[in-house]
Amino acid sequence: MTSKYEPKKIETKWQRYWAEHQTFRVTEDPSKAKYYCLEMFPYPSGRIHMGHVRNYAIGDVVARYKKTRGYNVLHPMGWDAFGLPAENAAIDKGVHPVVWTYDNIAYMRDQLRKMGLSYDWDREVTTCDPAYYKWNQWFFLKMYEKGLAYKRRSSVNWCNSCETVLANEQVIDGQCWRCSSVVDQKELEQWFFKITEYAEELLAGCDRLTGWPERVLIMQRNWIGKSAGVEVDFPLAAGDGAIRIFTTRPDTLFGATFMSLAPEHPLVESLIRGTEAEAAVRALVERVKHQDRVIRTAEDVEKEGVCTGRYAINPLTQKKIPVWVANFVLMEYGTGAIMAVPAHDQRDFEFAKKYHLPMRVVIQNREETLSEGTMTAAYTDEGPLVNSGLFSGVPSPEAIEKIAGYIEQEGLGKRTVNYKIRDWGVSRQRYWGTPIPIIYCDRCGVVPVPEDALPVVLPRDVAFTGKGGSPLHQVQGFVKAHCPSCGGEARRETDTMDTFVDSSWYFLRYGSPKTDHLPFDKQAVSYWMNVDQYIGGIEHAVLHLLYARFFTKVIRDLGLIAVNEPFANLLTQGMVIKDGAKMSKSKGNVVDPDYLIGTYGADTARLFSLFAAPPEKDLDWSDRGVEGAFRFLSRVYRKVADLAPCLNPQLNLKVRGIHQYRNRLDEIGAGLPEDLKRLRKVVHQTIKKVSENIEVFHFNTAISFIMEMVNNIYLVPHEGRAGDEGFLYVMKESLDSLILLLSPFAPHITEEMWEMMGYESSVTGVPWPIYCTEIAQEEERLIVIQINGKVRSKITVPAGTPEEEIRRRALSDERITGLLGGKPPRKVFVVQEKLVNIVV
RNA sequence: GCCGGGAUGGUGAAACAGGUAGACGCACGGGACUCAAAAUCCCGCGGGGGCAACCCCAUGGGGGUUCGAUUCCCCCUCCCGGCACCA
Repeated sequence: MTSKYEPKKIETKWQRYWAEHQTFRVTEDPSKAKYYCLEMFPYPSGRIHMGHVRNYAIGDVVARYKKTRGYNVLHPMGWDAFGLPAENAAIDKGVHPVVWTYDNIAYMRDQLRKMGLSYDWDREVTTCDPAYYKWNQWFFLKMYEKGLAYKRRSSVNWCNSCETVLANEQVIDGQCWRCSSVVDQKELEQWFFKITEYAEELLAGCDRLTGWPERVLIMQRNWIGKSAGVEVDFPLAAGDGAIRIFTTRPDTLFGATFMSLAPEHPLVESLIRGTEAEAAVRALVERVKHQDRVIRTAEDVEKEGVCTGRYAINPLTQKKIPVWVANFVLMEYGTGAIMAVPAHDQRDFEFAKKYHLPMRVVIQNREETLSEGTMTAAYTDEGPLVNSGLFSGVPSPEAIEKIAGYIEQEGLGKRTVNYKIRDWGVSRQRYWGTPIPIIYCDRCGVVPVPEDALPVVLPRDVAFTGKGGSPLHQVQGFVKAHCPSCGGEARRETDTMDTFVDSSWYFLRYGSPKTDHLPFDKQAVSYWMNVDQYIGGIEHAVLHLLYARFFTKVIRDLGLIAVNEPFANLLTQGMVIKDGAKMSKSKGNVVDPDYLIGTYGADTARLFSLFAAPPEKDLDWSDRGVEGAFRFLSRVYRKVADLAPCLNPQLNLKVRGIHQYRNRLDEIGAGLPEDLKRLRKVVHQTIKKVSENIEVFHFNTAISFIMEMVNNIYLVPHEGRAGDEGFLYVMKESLDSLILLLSPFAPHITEEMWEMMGYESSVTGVPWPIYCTEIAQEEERLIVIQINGKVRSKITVPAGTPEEEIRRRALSDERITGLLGGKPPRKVFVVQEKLVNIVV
């Protein structure tokens, strides 16, 4: 017997076949409906992990399935190739980032090939290639022209030992993730992208992204953090000027009994200069400024403040109120100054209690009367206004509107909207990233590199010491430049871009990866966009997915594309878990894809990761389960290997497809013996169920239905039936269908079996099987009979039996009449073709 | 603290426009094949009671709506994510 399933042999054979026949190559074809299936491209860290296997297995099922449904499918892959680990490898091991990265890519590309993924490798994109990052620079210049890229001083996390900036996520408990020294805050000139300009559109767009998981949209909405309120000026009691505050609660304005400024607020200095409070305020400001962000915003930080000794006038009460500086007020949000309403804001309440500041109730609790002396917490609910002049008695929700109107009418302030989202800081003091295309000239100032001088290429000859900041700084040949404007000596910007820039538009580049006069070809990309299905990890819910949306809108406004959103449908897959924890090297619970594929084959690896859990849920890895998947494929293979040799010559069906012999099968269908009729019905039902389940990404149940069908095929005896036409046709139809249904999940073994069935072309070109409604239809229905909601009997009736008849048969059922014992039913519920419930 | 998501057999999970709870797989048990083992094929498999036909209990816990609730509503417990002084 040669019916042993040998995945290694089969898989190499078909991977070679696909490569030689360019099976997955696609071109734009306006006569066909397109489908763009995209998985998040990986960072080339060295080897793929199980998360990748799962992600790409999911994407491949979608891509292959859509192809069998006649779509022109774009399914590309590439490399998110810039980033810190390459630079660390250079420092630690002395390997150049270019070498390290491209070696990793070569290895990982090979791993992906061995998974049998249906990528069009001709469209491969690598972000560290100058031909790619040239366009990062081009977009930067376009955004600079439009004022969307700008430079300002800002505070960053700085490690004195590594002499470099750290991202927020690289600061662990206030310490550098690499050398564990304490991280400082440092003011640096930084480049920013003005994502805030698109805040409103990004927010509004969330409502139209109906193909995205709700929780991702919620996270994005929260991140953007829109709130509507008013800005109000509180004039200083002495001297000129005013303090502008932002509040969402104008209804509590009458209760503002003091004010708090952020330590960084520009007015602080002038308010305290030469006063008694000067030293105390300055001490607080200095202390807070040197706390890093992580510590400062930690939950257990106590509220503290110092009084400036100065006063402002509450514009509604005309009362003098003291001005404080407080550590919990953030300069980045609103105006950096707040009015403090201790009676109705918990933070202000705590602050007022601590420093014995006055309180004033302006919203009354309908249930129990509030009074300043007895309150133990701020009252933040609704209620009628009190102590609020003209507005006393107005319910607070209404007062928000009324007082806001009054403020505007009296010229005391205006309605505004605030967002939590901040502009995107893109400067990185790193080598392995896209150089920012800017030149600094002593005479002309900041000068953009002219478009025709792009790309600004990253110099290769660089020393990686891990010391002295960005290695680019030391490269004279790079730093020294001529001013594009005056031709004089100038310096080149040595910061590089955040690598999230790279991934913000790569999906557009796939549409025409070799275009060199523009980032992409407009026509090709307008054919492919949007991405119909995007698949990746939830960890990018706000970062990458928000940046990509922002870039898409910017690129649209540059006139290069027409779409508003990059990804029509989003699937966020769950993590891969083993022994109750996420797979990680430190936990020692990783499963190596190389080992898995080497031992069981790619088809088994794919099948298991799709079968063990629905895609969006976490997947619990099980070695036993993997064996089960392998066993199933072997079982399928054995049956085909067993039957194919007798089917082909007997039926003379060499290259004729499923649709042709079905006609013959339909002719003899009525005369088939019971077991074959039954199998045929199961096959058609399975086609229906598998199709429906793939459409909604229920791959685990789709696979379970295929398994059930295989069990049914096994149950049909075949001894002595080799000459029976009906048997041969039914088996042929069953096996052909089985192979086609299984092909998106396990592409190699199905190619092999398709060939064994006598077909000469690849299974990838064969249309998805179609089921026949009449055959799939059950002609008998099982009716459950309940008494008082408990199952007491079951009967079968022909399909289409009228309700009355079902009721009659249920009530006259032997078991039921016995149990009823002559008692008349009080009520009888009949659910058509399903259930009868008798209430007594 | 706020916002999400979740809890179903020994185990991964099915089933939710309310209608037989546990499909399919894993583990386990039994049988067939074999000198034997592995592999394979077939059967069984939530818990409790009963010789049996059958009966009772069971979808994190407690209430409710309903002829009927894993599914809908209210309260509670635990777990996992995200945000976190945003005025």
